[in-house]
Amino acid sequence: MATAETKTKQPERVDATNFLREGIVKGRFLPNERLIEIEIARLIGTNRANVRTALACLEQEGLVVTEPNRGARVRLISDAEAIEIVQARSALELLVVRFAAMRATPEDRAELAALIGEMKSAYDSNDLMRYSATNGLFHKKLQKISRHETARKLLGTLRSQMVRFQYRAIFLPNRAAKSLAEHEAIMKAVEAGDPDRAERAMRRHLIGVIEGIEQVIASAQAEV
Amino acid sequence: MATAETKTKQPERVDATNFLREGIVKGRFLPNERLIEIEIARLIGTNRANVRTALACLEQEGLVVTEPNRGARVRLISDAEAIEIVQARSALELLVVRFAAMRATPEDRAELAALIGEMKSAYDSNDLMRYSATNGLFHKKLQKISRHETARKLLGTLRSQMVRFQYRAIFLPNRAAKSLAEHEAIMKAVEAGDPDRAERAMRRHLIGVIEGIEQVIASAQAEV
DNA sequence: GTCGACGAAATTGATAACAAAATTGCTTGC
DNA sequence: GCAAGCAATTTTGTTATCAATTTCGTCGAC
Repeated sequence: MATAETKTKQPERVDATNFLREGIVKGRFLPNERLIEIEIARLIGTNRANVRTALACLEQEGLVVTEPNRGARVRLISDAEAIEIVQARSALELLVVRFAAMRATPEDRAELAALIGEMKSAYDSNDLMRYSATNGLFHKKLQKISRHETARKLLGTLRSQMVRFQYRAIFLPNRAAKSLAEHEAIMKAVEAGDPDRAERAMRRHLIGVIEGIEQVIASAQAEV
Repeated sequence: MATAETKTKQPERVDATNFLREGIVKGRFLPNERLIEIEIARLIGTNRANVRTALACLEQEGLVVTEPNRGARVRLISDAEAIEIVQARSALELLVVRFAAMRATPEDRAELAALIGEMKSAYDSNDLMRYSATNGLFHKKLQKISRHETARKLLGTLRSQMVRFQYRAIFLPNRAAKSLAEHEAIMKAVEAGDPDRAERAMRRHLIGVIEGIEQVIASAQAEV
């Protein structure tokens, strides 16, 4: 009951926000695409007012930009900004992993280990998309284990801005193998309940992540 | 021109959000106070729709809570949550101070030194409210110097949630003196352009801040 | 006197209509 | 053929209205 909250039908406003956020994150709405209120309202089956507030919320989240009298567009995250986001994410992930190490229960540890197992299996069968997805779940799981709501919320909004870069790093040569080892080290440290070691392991992992993103950006620029 | 943006009259929606945010932060609206849409609309001189979207934005910022069919209230930040917020803030401040040390220009350094001077003068004349205000400016200045927009934005929303605790720690015995020394150390490290040293200095400072907040919370609980 | 049911008032949620601004396309003049 | 200006369309911004829900007060039963 602590977190459940007997499901009183959510207002459509919330639905509209989630619909749009998901649409942007999943790529249904492309960067710079105009988001016309009435179109989206019809798409969701709600009214303009709700779409309007949803767009205002998403603007604050950094997913859309609006100009007065000119409506909203999907915001394009620049390369420089992507780096900033990873840096901010890193700062918070370090915090989170410390708490995860301190607060993990036996069940938490088991679930974390299971996720590592799944990552390994995805890696072994060379299914890098599945690896990337499970990777995301691993980090999410860490956030949950940390029981640090504030950090979790901030990381959530940061992550949704990163989709454009998220999964591509994993295709870099050798990255997946390194990533797997890094995650294992994090898992071991959390299992040992050692915050300092967990932070060190996470720090090593994040260095790898940043390098990966930088390479993705560099190669994308080379393409053009 | 990079950041200026020829001031096209802001939509009332934005005004409403700022008005409410400021009202909550400055204490015009108290924790748990109901925020009735039409009242606020009349107060600002706008319509309900704008207030509605403003409230939705502020909910995402964590400043208000809304229940379906029951409107919005000013959110009361619990003690436990206050600690979380300081922790998250800390993680980001450490990031920021590193970048500040790396990116500070001579002018930046001068402005930082001037702020330290003002803090010292406020301390000497025992004007702790002014000290606290300048303290806030110092941290804001660091964020600006860091030129790390992402971290800056996140810190902005975290700070607005902390007002209830912000200034009270400074009245603890000895805290002001320690705080001043800590800030000077940070300033010196930034002036030296040494990110590691700056981070260490900031870390020491933040430990002091967290202890201060914890004491404020403890003594507030003792009061009741 | 207390508790619950009922009803009125207040407030939120949803929809429609209107006004203002921007965009588009067309016409006209050169 | 091209550009400037004008008109039509599209889209946003604002306001009004109505329905649904909650809240509050009153009345009555026990």
